[in-house]
Formats: sequence, structure tokens, C-alpha cells
Amino acid sequence: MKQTDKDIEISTMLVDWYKENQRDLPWRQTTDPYKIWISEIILQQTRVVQGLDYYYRFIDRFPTVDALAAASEEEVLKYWQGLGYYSRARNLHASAQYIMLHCGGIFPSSYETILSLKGIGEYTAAAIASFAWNMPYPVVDGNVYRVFSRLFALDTPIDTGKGKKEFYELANMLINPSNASMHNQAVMDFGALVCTPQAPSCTSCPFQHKCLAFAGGNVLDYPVKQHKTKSRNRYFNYFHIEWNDRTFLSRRDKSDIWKGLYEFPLIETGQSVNFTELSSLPDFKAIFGFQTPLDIMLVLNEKKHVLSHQVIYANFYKVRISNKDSALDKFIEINSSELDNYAISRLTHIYFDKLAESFAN
DNA sequence: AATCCGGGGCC
DNA sequence: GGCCCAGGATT
Repeated sequence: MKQTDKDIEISTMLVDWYKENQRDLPWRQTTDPYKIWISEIILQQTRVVQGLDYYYRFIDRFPTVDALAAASEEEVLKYWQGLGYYSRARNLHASAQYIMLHCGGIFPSSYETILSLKGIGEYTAAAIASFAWNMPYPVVDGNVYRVFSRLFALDTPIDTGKGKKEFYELANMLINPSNASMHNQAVMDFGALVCTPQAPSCTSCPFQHKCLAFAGGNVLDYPVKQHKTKSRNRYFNYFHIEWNDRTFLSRRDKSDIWKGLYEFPLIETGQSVNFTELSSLPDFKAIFGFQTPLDIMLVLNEKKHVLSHQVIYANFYKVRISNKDSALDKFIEINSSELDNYAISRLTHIYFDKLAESFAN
């Protein structure tokens, strides 16, 4: 389909709105593709307010591709700690090293090369290409789905191949090729500030008289999704082992949550278990060998930790041992004062908060 | 096409 | 409790 004057009119209205109402965000003060890249990865499935401080800290420590590539994956994960979706950090690091090795250390400026980098899909490639070089690639993110599905009352489910294709073609038709950067930022800010998921500001919306969903009185029915998220329960039993001033960690390395992060020795069970049941499991002996821990303290009991697709019920036991069984050799033994050097999950962080609290009381 | 990957804020 | 957020990779 060819672009029409009417299509450009929508872009013009969006950009006019944007010029008056845009958010002041640090990654908009630059056209450095590296900084834009970092901001876009941080903002994947992440609200601006949640990502802002991470962006400042990350850019401060890794101001260039070179600096990021030269760092260890561990340190990069440490700067990502608590933000979630940790493959973003690992891919960021791997791509920085790729750029040093294969692109002369210069962030690539061709859309196809950008798209080929780990952790960069259609959305992020379009965002970087348009924001850094004003290249005419349309962004299609959650805001775009919402704004355009409402404006045109499009009910194709957005989580299907057909829906993704339809919305991409629509976005491609609506973008003003000579003003791609501002157009893309405008749609997203409009979606984030006016055409919001709940309680959109229809009464003050400049598109109210054009919006087919508003005319139909069912704005909140858009965008249409096919799938519902379902969740499973998991039961984690952690042991914060104290052996004099030493403790033990392991690094998660399987295809599971928190890959690359550190944690205490863990027994995962199929259902909720108490300490007596736990201590009779083979996994228990695999951690402690033939000794019995002393001073067992249940610091967190059935702590509920909700993720997107699973709910974790976690027990954290603080236990003291008098001598070290060789069974513990498979763990990383560190001095307790070094714990802060390791990237940990939010759940483990919650444990430390609780521990500090119980000390204060 | 379906599922997985975090954490937080909102109603 | 369910939904969504400047999505992408894996199966």
C-alpha cells in the first residue's frame, strides 16, 4: 500500500502533540547509537521509571562499546542486578565484544547488521536506526499496538503472526519517512501518556474524533490478545550456610530463571516441605554430607515471590556448621564480606533485608 | 505458534 | 489477582 496524505496527517498530529508534551529523558539528549542501544535494551518490557537509574549507572560505568566489551560478564550482570530478564545483560555484553571484534569497535549503522546482533529484534533495530540516524524504520512496541488498534478498531490479536504482520505494515504506512525519529518517539510517548492501557485520557485526546474504538465505546477492548498468561508454582529451599566467616554460593547456569546470577545452595521440591522432610532428602545429604547443621534459623518462611510465569514459594534457612564436609566443595566458598560482589536475584536480596531486620530487633 | 524469561506498578 | 511495561530467544 502506498502512503497517503491522510497517513502523513496522523504522523503530523502525533509529532505536534509530542513537541508540546514529550518526556525529558536522558537518552533523547544524544544520537550516540551506543547510548540509545543501552537505553532500548533496558526498556524492553520495563517501565521508564524503573529503568532510569539503571541507565545512569550503566552508562557511567560503561560509557562506550569498548568499556562494555572489556568488562567481565559478571560485572555487567552486577549492574543489571534486580532489573530482571538477565539474558538482556548477557547479550549486551556478547554483542559489545562482537562489535569490537567484527565492526572495528564502531556501532554498526546498517539496519540488517543491527538486527543481527544478539538481543536485538525488529523493535530495537528500528528504534536505534531511527533515533540515531533518522532511518525510516517504524517501531512496533506495546504502545504502537495499543494506539493504532484503538484508532482503527483493529481486532486482529497482536500475539499472532498475522497480527504482528498487519500492525507492522500499518506502522510502516503511517511513519513519516522524513521525520522517522520524532514520529517513532511520538507514538510511544503518546501511548505512555495519553492512550494508556487503563484509564486513557480520551477526553483530552487530539484523536478523539478520529478514533474508531472511542466511537464504538470500547476503547479498553483494544488491543486484542489471544493468549492468557498461565503460571506454575515452585518451591525453593535455600541454605545460607555459615562456616566461621565463610559461606557458599553457586552460579545458576541452566536454561531457567536467573541464569548467570549467584545464589545459596538450593533444594527445589515439587511441593511445600518443612525442615524435617527436607533433611531426609538425598539432595540434603548432597549439600551437607554426613554432618548435621547447628543453629537452624528459618529466616523467610514460604515467602511468595511472583514472576511473570511462575510463583516461587521460598524458604531461607540460616544454618551454622562446625566443620566443612567435602560435599560442600562443589560450591563457591567465599568470605561473607565478599557477598556484595556477586549479582543476586531480588528474592535473595529480600532475604538479606529480612535478615538485617531481624538483627535490628 | 507456543512458551519462557523478572520485576514492579496499577487497578 | 490480572494486566501491562520502549521485546527477544528458544523450542
